[in-house]
Amino acid sequence: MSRRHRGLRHRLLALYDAALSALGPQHWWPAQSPFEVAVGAILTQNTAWTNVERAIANLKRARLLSPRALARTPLRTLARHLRPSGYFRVKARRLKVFIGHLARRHGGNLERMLARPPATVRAELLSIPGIGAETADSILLYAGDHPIFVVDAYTRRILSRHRLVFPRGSYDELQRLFMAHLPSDPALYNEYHALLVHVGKEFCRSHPRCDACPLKFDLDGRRPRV
DNA sequence: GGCCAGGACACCA
DNA sequence: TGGTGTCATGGC
Repeated sequence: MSRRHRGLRHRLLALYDAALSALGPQHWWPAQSPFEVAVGAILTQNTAWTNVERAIANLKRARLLSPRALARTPLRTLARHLRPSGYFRVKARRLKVFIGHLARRHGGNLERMLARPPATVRAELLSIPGIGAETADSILLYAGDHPIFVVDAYTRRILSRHRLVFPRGSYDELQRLFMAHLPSDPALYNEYHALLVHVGKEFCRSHPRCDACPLKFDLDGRRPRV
């Protein structure tokens, strides 16, 4: 293992430890089943989670939160329930495409779909229109418990401010940074991503509260560039 | 009233 | 490969 490799691992773990000790475990994903995770992953695309919660509550109230129920629900009806989550027409289509794929290829059983090597599942998820890298990886990690790191806008913002990646680093580059330097551990990836989202939401938004950010310094005493 | 949110995709150069 | 527009609601 090279000096550079050990250095990056140390800094990544230092950020993780700082966030965890300041914020505590995040208990992600906030859902009651793997299928609910997958639905939430699609609905939260570029959308505040509070809005997704309303849409999921609508689906539950209407007893639509299952592959079979969603399959027999007209697109317009589904879209109406999804309205609070924004992009509701797009997301209704994407959910329909997803459960259609699930029904045809896996008998409507998400667990069966996920119970294969993660690289296989990932390629299949990415082949479904409306499921990009972050959505696929969220499903793999939080619904399938696979050791796949989820990268999002907060991950890029925080990591580039800490000079661990270039601001324009690709999704795959950021993901490789974590997966090549950290143990292949679903529990660690789960908590790490959730903590980055918490830090991003609370300390990196339009009125940054960088002075209060638990990652203001990592364990090496390095300061982020804001 | 403007900006932003736990993206994906089509289109273009 | 990289930049831009589109999709839309709700909180601050």
